[in-house]
Amino acid sequence: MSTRRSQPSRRGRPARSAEQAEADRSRIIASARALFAAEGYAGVSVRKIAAGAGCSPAAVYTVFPNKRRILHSIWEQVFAALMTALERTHAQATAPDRLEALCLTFIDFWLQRPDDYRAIFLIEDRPQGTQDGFFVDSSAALPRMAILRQSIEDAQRRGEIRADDPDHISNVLLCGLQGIALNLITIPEYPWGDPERLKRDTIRTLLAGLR
Amino acid sequence: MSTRRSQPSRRGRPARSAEQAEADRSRIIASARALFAAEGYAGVSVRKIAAGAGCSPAAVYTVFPNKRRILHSIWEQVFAALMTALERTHAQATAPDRLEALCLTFIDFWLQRPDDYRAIFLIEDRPQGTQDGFFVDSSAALPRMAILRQSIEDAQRRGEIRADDPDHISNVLLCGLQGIALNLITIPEYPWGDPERLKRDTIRTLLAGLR
DNA sequence: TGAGTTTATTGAACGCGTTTATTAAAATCA
DNA sequence: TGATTTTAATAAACGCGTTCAATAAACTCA
Repeated sequence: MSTRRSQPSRRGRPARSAEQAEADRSRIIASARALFAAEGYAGVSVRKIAAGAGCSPAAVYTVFPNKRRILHSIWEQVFAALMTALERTHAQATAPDRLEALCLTFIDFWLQRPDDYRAIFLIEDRPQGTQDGFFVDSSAALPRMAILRQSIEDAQRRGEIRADDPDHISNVLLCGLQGIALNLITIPEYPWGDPERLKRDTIRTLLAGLR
Repeated sequence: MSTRRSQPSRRGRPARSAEQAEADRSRIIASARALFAAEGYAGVSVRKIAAGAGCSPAAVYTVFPNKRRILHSIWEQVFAALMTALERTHAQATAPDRLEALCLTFIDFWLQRPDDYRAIFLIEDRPQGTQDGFFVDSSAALPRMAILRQSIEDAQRRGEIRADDPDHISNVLLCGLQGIALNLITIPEYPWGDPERLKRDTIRTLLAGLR
């Protein structure tokens, strides 16, 4: 059941097996997840994660290239939770208000998880190359916003919004939604007024503009 | 010309005069500004700033509570540059397209300064209290978006957008604009399509929705 | 078996932001 | 003057993320 080729016959010490590597990886993630839940993202050091996983700090860096990548693998779960929230709204809301309800769910999801929002979107580190992007290795991320897309196509069939490329409409909408979340979470001192009103009006403005 | 009270007559060593403190402050800011311009925000350490200002790292912390606050005092200049850019657009653009032109200027300003955008908006640190907000001690920040407000009122008089509270309209617009900048700068891997199209369409969607 | 080769593992180090205990300086008072 | 008091100034330390040289381990070949 080894992943190595039939007759390796290579000279030196064999590389870690895929199973071994996977076991190390999941022990580190398990340690990190428990610590993040208990002490928040910023309060957790790689040394603590390593101690929790029963290995040296340097060993962590044989599995992940940096601390942020450990977070990446946990973010996938957050995105999965977002999908679940959107699915529930999609199932509960009725036809003409469904798209607006999905937008509200999207924003509220992040407003209720400002820590996650900051940890996911608010990163000063520049991505050092294409290989370190958000979604390159993340299967549960924004790209698969199937429900949003589906509701957009629904609304288009009903003539509620214009018959443009649904992906593009989705992008325009995501920009507006992200803007609300970003502003309310990162600039709470600014006089945004009632958050509920800002949310509602921005969403309605976006949807009205998409007619 | 001392700032101390008439007959101090206090016992121990006198506190630093206001002039002294101001001189220290501006030497540190000058050092930081030169280093940031040369090596970027992340590449500059407090130790380097202190060396450039001719003082010890600990001395920096007698003037600023942390590294970020040094950045804050430099951000004011960035916001001033944004105001200048908006003013130029306001002067050059003609009436019906003026608001759209201002929105484009706003977004392009940040897209052309992703480092500044990240340094200003993308911060993982939670504000520890109301005293450490973005705008509490910043006089040149978003609140004084007088030009945007003025163009909104203009557009309202022309009947181009609805007669709602201009401040609220401004906030809705800022959310949309921030969303575009955030998405394009921090999630470049996502298939946003042509940035120019996303910019133009999101702005037009927002403005159309505000009619 | 032991020599040779390749990979795994990590102790020790680096520079970082920040804190603090200690020392130096500058004033008054007797 | 020196003792006392108050503040300034910083050397040294802490824990951090990360790197790397050195060592240990695991294999093949003669």
